[in-house]
Amino acid sequence: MSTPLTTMLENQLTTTWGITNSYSDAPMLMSGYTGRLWLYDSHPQFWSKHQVWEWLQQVMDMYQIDASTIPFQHFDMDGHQLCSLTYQDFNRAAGSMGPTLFHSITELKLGGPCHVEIGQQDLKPELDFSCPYPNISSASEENCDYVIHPLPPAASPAPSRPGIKKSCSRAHPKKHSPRGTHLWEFIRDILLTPERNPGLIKWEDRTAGVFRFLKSEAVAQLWGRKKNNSSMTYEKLSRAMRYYYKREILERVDGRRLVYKFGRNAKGWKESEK
DNA sequence: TCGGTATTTCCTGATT
DNA sequence: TAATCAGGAAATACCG
Repeated sequence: MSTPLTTMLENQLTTTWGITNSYSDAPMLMSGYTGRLWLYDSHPQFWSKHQVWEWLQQVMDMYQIDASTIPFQHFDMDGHQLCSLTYQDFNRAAGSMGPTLFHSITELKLGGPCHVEIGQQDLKPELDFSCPYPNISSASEENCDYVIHPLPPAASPAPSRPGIKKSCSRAHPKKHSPRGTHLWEFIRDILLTPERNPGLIKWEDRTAGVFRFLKSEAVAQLWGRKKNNSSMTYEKLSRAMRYYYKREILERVDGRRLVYKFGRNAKGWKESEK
């Protein structure tokens, strides 16, 4: 029997976002959490506001950027408006992250819909970044100083770079992100960034650091997406969370399901630390 | 290459 | 009965 997880997750997300946000593109959104990234099922031109924000979130994830770096309110627009922004507009809206965002959206605009399944083996050659925007008038030659430097492999949040070799016996793609993207930090960042937290986790006691998973499987899938591990489940995630008890990054909260508390070794969650 | 670290995976059993 | 919790054990992947 397969995919109960998928069904569960879709139900969770549908429930949350259906109620709170009423996204008309929810079905497409759903598919992204079940093996590929939903954003790339459609051209950026057709993205909703929420999809624009999801794209921003993914770029931040890729670059390990603090969420506060990009003012989300400057991107309160749909895909059509986003695609009409110039390089200068991106610089004005996102400051130092402007070029990165511009590069990402331009690549997506040029690439169009992308349906790369995780684990897919037929690879396209890496993009030649030496001339990345052949059709974009706003990225004319005089503006090209910002595009000649190749971005790292995961520069644009392209879905699951399929070039990953599978050498491990469990047939999973590369799993570990570079140090600095620890699970507890991922959880903390969701809690601290309401734009990224559509009802997934909520504070139970903000000052004490107590929080509760509202959509446990959805959080696990987001964590799995971050780690390129489509088989992540809440059961596995919670095992990793329990290892934090010994290290005092988390403290036990007895008798309450899905409830955790930040411990003395967890940093950056307190309002006074922000 | 190796050891340490941080998960990830699988498992059994208990609890809600 | 299913979901969750608890924790042991081993595997995996990254980093210095």
